[in-house]
Amino acid sequence: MSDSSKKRLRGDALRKTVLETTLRLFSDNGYFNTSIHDIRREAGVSIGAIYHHFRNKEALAQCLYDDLLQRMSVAISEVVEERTGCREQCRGIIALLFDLTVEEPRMMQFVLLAKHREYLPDEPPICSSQPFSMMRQVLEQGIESGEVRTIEPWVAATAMFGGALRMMSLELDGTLDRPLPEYLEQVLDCGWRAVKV
Amino acid sequence: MSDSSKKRLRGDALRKTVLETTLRLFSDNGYFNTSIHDIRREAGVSIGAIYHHFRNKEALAQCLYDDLLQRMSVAISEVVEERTGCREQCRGIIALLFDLTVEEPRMMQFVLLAKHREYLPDEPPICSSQPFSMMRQVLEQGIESGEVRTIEPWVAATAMFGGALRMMSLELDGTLDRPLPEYLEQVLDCGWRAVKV
DNA sequence: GTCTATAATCCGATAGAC
DNA sequence: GTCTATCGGATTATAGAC
Repeated sequence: MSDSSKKRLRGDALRKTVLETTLRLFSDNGYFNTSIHDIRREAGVSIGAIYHHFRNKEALAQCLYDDLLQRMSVAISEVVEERTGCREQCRGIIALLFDLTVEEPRMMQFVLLAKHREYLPDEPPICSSQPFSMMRQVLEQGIESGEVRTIEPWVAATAMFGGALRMMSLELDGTLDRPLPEYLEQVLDCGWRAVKV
Repeated sequence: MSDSSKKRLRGDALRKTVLETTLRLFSDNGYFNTSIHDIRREAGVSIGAIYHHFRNKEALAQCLYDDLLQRMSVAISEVVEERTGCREQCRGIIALLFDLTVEEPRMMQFVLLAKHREYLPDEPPICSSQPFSMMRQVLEQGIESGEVRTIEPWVAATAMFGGALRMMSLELDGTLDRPLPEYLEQVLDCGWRAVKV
């Protein structure tokens, strides 16, 4: 990222580099352990350039958060729309989450595990964000269609995806000894047994 | 807590008050949004008294964390030891966790949901702490005794408790409309279906 | 053991040149 | 649009009186 060989960045390219560097630093070290000067140094740009593109540090975090949440929303809704049946939709979502956790761990760390409300005071809890809302809807439709037992939607959603989310945390903590996607079938099977009729 | 009517605290009582105030502030506002001056003001003591009892801010957080983790460990091991059978032990653990979430939300917020590694760099991930280790052991014994299917212990533990932990997060975020303990039977039932033979 | 006052440092944000 | 230099303020931690 901070290759000294790169020529000076400008405009949108600079803005993109700043966002990528910020994700890396926020994800690895946390929001409060990352100063604007750290971002400046790692991104190879100036303080002034950062403040030209982002009102302040909080706005930078907000922008990053919105971007990533939007990307996750799109990815999940694609997976849901191209499949039919609650079980297959759940499988697609968990497979996507597991793949993203391996391929873009920092994105998952920042979006799913960070405590945003500590530095984005007006942000609603992550459970009310669109990705989580879609997961819940999948379960609700499963209940309507008779694939899933008639239980509280919140309970159904947490039972189906709670284990998968914990496994993602374990992967990001470096606790698992095998690659996360290898656990997919077992995790999905457990979740489905929990909610199926 | 910061009753102006209270007489001046000294020694262990002061130390205890500082820890209680710190838990409240760290839990409500986060470690980095809480200054030593905030603690001083809210606890009704002086900066000097705080630094007399704790080497620095990080040591204060470490002390609080160790205390609470120890309390949780004791509570969980008591529940496990006074019950027999994997299912009953799991029920006891989840019931305890749900009760604690309602009665001591700040403790649960700080112990289970905070990102300690951002300010306690040498702390291992929460999943390797004693409470989580005991939960895993309960599932492993269930596999040995034939009550639980033969699956990866990590998968079994996350399947059994992952939903409960997500429900606790929802409660702490104020998302649930009914008291958390009312969901106990449904959550336990889902977890058990996920792992039983 | 507790207090007040202050030192030393760091950070977010701004000003103004180019 | 990007840069450098710097300001004002907040924070952690210490010094030294009581």
